[in-house]
Amino acid sequence: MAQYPQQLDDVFHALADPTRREVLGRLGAGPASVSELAEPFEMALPSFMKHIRYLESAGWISTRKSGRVRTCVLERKSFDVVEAWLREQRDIWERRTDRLERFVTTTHDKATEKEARE
Amino acid sequence: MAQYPQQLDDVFHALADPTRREVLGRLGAGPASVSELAEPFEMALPSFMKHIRYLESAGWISTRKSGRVRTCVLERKSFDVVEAWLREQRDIWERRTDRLERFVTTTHDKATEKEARE
DNA sequence: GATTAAGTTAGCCTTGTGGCTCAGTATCCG
DNA sequence: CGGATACTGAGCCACAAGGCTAACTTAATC
Repeated sequence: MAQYPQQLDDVFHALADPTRREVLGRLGAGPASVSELAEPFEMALPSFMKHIRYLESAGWISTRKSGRVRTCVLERKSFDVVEAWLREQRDIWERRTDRLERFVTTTHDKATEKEARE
Repeated sequence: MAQYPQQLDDVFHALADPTRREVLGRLGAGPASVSELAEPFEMALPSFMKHIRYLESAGWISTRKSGRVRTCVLERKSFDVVEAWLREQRDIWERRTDRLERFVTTTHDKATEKEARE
């Protein structure tokens, strides 16, 4: 565990903002230019661009400029990173549940553990 | 979409820090006291406690103090929140792939807006 | 070739985050 | 009772995040 370095920090931090999550939602439906993406938000463009750059540097999207238009595309990779982490956590959890099942008959006076079974 | 308010912000932001992710990993294996959790980290206790409180206020863990020991327990709820969001995004993505399949022959100059009506 | 459109750069400002120390408080142990 | 243990609270600090405006750079369009 914790073998992903900075990457996970960035991937998750990118999700910790409603603007960025909404952008990802829209990009899920297909590529779009920066101003198309920015349109639903009140925000000034430079502010919005920071979100776009953040998403790109976290690996959630890739962008390409042709002419004066920058087009953004969703990258599925990051979804996989998140899912991998989630599965990893769930595995730890399950493994523990198994252990507890085999543990039922044991006396265990220091408490804590028993209460967690609920 | 975007019907979860602040909650998602907090849930994801809580994950955007290696210390907190590692704490969650350890709690996956069962409840633990604050100092047990803090032990692997170099950090001073008050600093560490901020992470604990953050995790708690984001709903990732719950804590209970008995005597002078505060015991922390993982809450599965937040996993579900994350998974729900992930599935939602994946759905958008899939729906789009379907649409694209039915779309191959169409010309598509003014883009995005029209496509959203579909 | 002048205007408009789409970004981009630079710089500022406020708040939040993640760390610290130092000084409590409240058990628990002997 | 007295000391150790396990937090807790207050306050400080540096830096990152997320917003702004104003000015600039490139296309595209007329």
